[in-house]
Amino acid sequence: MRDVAAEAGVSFKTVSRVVNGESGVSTALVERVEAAVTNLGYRPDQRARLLRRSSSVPTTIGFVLVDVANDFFSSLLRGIEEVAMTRECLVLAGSTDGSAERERQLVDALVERRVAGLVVVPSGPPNPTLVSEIKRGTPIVFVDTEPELDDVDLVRSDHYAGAVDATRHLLHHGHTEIAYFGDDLTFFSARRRLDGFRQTLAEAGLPFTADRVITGSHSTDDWTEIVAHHFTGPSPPTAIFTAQNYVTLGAVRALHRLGLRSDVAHVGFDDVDLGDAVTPGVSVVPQDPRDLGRRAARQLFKRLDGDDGPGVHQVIESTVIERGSGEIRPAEII
Amino acid sequence: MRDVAAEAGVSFKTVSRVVNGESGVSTALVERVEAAVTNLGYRPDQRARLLRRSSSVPTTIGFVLVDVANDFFSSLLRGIEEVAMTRECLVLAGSTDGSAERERQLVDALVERRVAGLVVVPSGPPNPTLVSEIKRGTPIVFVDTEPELDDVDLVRSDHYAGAVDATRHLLHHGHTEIAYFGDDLTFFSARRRLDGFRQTLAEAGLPFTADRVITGSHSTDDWTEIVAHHFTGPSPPTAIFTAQNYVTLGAVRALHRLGLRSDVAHVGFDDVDLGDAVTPGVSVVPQDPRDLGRRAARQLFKRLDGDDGPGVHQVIESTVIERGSGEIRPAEII
DNA sequence: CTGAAAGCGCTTACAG
DNA sequence: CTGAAAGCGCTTACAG
Repeated sequence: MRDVAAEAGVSFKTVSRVVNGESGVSTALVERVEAAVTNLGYRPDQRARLLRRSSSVPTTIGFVLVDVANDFFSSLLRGIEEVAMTRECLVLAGSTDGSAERERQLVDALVERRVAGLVVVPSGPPNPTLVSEIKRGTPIVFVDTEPELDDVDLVRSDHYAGAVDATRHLLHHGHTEIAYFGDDLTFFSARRRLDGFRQTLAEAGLPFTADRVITGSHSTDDWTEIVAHHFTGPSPPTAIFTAQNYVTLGAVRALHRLGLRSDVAHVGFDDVDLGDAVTPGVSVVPQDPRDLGRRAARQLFKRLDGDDGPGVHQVIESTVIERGSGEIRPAEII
Repeated sequence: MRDVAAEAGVSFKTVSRVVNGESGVSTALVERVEAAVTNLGYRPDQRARLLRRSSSVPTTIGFVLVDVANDFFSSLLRGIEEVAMTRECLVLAGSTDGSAERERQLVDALVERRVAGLVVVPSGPPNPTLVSEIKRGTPIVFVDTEPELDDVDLVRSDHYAGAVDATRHLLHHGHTEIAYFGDDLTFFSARRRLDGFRQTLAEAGLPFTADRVITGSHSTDDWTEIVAHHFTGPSPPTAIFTAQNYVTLGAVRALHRLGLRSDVAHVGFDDVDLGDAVTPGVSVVPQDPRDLGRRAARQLFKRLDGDDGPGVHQVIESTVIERGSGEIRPAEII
């Protein structure tokens, strides 16, 4: 800014005015300053600017997610970005891999950069820095969880209802031997999906067998092996519910390799690419992560715009899309 | 910081020392300050800190990409993040959707936030702000392009060689009627892939027919329709080369709906989820975007660590993975 | 071992 | 219409 002022032969205050498009500068000076700006490739330092500024227009929001390489989260991010872009705001995102320690570091790093607000997909119980930031008044929107905190903003799919629908779907098609493969139970969403599965079995008067439930945080490749292993053991199930996208991908692969895709009923939570191009198609309870992201960001900006009403909970329902795999009957394999 | 100093009954300089873990503070004071810090939930303002600091350890790097919802870019981002994390550095990323205007805005926004360095997947010719930033000494690593600039760092797949391999693969299986579906030619990668296709046809003495080449920036859904439309027209090709992941997904869907997957040879550029679980499997020239991201980030940090050697070009080779779809012969359909 | 001063690059009042 | 002063939250020299 100093250099620009020197180049244009004005005080640096005048440069500030021009850069901020303030009125009350003679057009002659404006031109000279603008010429100097382009000449020197000057870009105002937003950090310094925000340091003094009181009426802080948000310039950066933070997003704490589990794994940006996972389609679900990258679409969520895109939805947030889409809304943030209309406000000329950038999104500073980071993956936790479900580690509470990493989540803590990430939230700290984001707070230290004074992001205007946060969207958080927690990996476990509420993190201390997050709680103290809420108290301090930083707007935070939670996604895909039900934090043990009062009066917070929240956007999530109805994991429980979706899992109930998926399980009923399999029951209605005559299955009683249903295995559950799902994400690590440190995640709220994973717990709720398993709850839905368990409750639905109970209502149907079916036993809940521990060795028919496999959970953990794994890659698609790992899930491929886990599912394949399950089906090469004794008394394999006639149906499976895969409660997350990586699990679904792994299961489809495993069953495909074993030549069992037409013999085992299968419903997944989350849609997957080419889910409608395999044979049979993969029946799923889809989510619309991009929409979830948009909703979360819109709610966050409402808060940044001054809305201080009570916490808003947005819970999105979803039901099974029939594509073939979920409609296979056990009769067909006996 | 003021409040912490008051709470601990010391000068704010002492707080600064404790927060930065500097030696030469009595343990009594350290304890008092640390207590005040946790009490008040104090987090130092990194922006203010960096303003004065000279020996700037990088805390944030920027990443300009095309679309974070696309698997290729989100994996790239994850690779960058993975390396950045080891340096306690955050990644500020944004999608351009291939718009030069949006790219300009994004680069400006990143520069204004004084990111330590940039990884950029350009959507077209070099952008002015980027060029002036390079001159100013900001380290920049380009991905997936060949910028018209001297002495830059670059990481990319060998788009040309990959496309040649894919096209030869189809030629070797007896095809002469090959259609090309690919991304918009504003992208360097798209142009190189088309070049590879065209050259290989020419070497084989085959004509290059304009209506057998369809390019553009589209969603998977759009590509599904475009490819389906192509195959319902007169004299459809016996083979297709889909030069990007969304195109490949759309083509697999379209052919699946038309019941033509076993009748049309198909090779794609980029791997896709479930590409090995459809029937036949999708033959592809894969890329490893996460690895590209890691390489780009490593090179960027080398520069940030002071390496000022000449620009490094890393070009990664890849060849066809045979899964079935690429090995279909035209004889089989006549 | 601790603190008062000056400065990072800007903006916000306040003068001329 | 333009500028000199004070301050944002911190760090970097320099004193005590």
